[in-house]
Amino acid sequence: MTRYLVTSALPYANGPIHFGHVIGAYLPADVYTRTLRLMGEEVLYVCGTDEHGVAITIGAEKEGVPYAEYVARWRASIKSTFDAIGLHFDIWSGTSISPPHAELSQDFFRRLGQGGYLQERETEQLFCPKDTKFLADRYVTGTCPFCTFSPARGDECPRCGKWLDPLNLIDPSCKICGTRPERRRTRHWYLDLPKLRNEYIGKWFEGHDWKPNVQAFIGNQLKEVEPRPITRDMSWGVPLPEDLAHGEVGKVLYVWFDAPIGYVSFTAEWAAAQGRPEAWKDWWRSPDTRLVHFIGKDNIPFHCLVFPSMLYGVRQEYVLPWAVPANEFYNLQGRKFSTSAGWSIDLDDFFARYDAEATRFYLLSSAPETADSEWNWGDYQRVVNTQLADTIGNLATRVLKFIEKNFDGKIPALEPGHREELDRLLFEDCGAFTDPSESILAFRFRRASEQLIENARVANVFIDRLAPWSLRKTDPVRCASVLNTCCEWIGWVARWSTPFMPGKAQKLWAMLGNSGKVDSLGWCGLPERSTWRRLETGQELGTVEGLFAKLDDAQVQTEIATLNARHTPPA
RNA sequence: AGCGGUGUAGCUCAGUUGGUUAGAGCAACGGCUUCAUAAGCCGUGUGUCGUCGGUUCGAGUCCGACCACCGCUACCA
Repeated sequence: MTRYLVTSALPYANGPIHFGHVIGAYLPADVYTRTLRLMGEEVLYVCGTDEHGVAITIGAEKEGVPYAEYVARWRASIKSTFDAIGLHFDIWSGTSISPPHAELSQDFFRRLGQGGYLQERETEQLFCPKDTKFLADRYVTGTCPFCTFSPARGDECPRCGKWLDPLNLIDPSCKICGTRPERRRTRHWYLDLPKLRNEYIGKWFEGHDWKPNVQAFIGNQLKEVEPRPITRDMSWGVPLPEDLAHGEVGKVLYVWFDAPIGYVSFTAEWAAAQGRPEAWKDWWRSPDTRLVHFIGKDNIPFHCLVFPSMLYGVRQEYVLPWAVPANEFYNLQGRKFSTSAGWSIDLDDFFARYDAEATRFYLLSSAPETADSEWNWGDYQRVVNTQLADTIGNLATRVLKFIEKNFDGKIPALEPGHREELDRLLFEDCGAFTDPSESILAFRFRRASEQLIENARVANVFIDRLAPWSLRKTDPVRCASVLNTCCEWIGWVARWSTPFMPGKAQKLWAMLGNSGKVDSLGWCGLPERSTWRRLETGQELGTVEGLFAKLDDAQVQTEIATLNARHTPPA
């Protein structure tokens, strides 16, 4: 049986996440997995923080806290934001705490070596004697040897644009402490990507149908791929296996090497927690698994080239990605999100004041699926007010309040003689309705959110055609039949809403007087005329109230003003 | 500089493998309606599909050049 193993890019435990991350890699995966579960598919959704790497050590040292404590704080903070958004993972962990992670990463390294996919090379690198660490390109500044511009970055000169090797910088200095670094020899291990490409990965990639952005990106890289160093001189990370280190000490696996293995480790951690420690292999080493990586476009090379190469190279029959729905970037009102420049929205503050589920819907409806897109406060207001509050929320209140006033708050009866005619009207004359799950499974979340609204709109057209407020006086029996039909449709809207807005779906479901969980009913698909009516006539309605709060202009203006006031563009 | 992306109605965007009069939502305007969070329904768009050229019976949709904006460029994770 097909299984869906779904991952979202592991967020780096070095700062808060923003809406770009949310709609890029997490929310679509949440909607996707919810939909699959509703359809009865076997699904595992895996995530957690990526906690190694030099940026984290620098961040922690700046604050003077131990690395483990620093990443634990961000792990919790990011999870709490995810909770506020309503993201549901089967396992949430972190690469520095997941019990199987270090050993599994080392095992990957060892097996890649055994397969002949690693190369050892000795190189010279800049070393800061004061910080006692090798310096990454970005942590060295100096004078550009080509145009004498200073300060030039270690990787590129901002003035002449030439690529630089930090070893060639004139008067290099350590960006952390200002000390002049010295050259030291060091030995590193490289992943032989050209060999992996030639053996298998090149063909595998070309035989697969990818999103255009993935295709374009990797198509080129495949031709020019070079061996990639996968070890680093530092202390924070998964240590190099001792038996392979030839006495080299102070080396760890490169964060980009161990991070994607986190997907596997976390799955193993989940399996152990289920009391079936070997069960992770059913997911990772079964040909029935569909592995889906939700990522932003910046992650494409690693998920479509490097990690698949690793999975293949250990020769343990790991599955390779089945789909990589990589999103483009999400901006904020025309500019890139930038926490340091103050161009951002604090999500803890945001979710304390705004409806998380309405926000989920807006994010999905503006997702950067085919091109960069953006969070726009005015659009957010319009979507919440016109699509959610007016079209869906008001549909419920207009029908249910009418029933409260005129039918004693109980779902009115359907006169059997009306059934065929009303069904025909609703299904044929009130506009098209479609199954949003088809778009969701095709990773088209913008379209799916439109479909949900279109489906709700059908009932609004139906009500206008049948005008129950007139029938109430002229033909109360028919009026009851019409309202009964409306309630049924609202029930369907609730069920269609479930993956997008699980809480609202439940609330709407309960408003109809239903007990039980709407998401326990499975995916409803499209209604069929003979079987679509499900409600109990005479059932007492629940509490009827507005589903969505509207945003007013002043509020939106304030948000935009606050954003602009906080913005401090770098000098 | 290289690579990638984008450029379609006022705004945000869809436009599958090239094919009848280029679409949606929002906004705007007109009409209908009053059950509802002044909500709902119906109707209304003469858009150089960035520019120029090419392929084709036929191109927004393929090819080339150019222009504009954006992003990335690998030990930044």
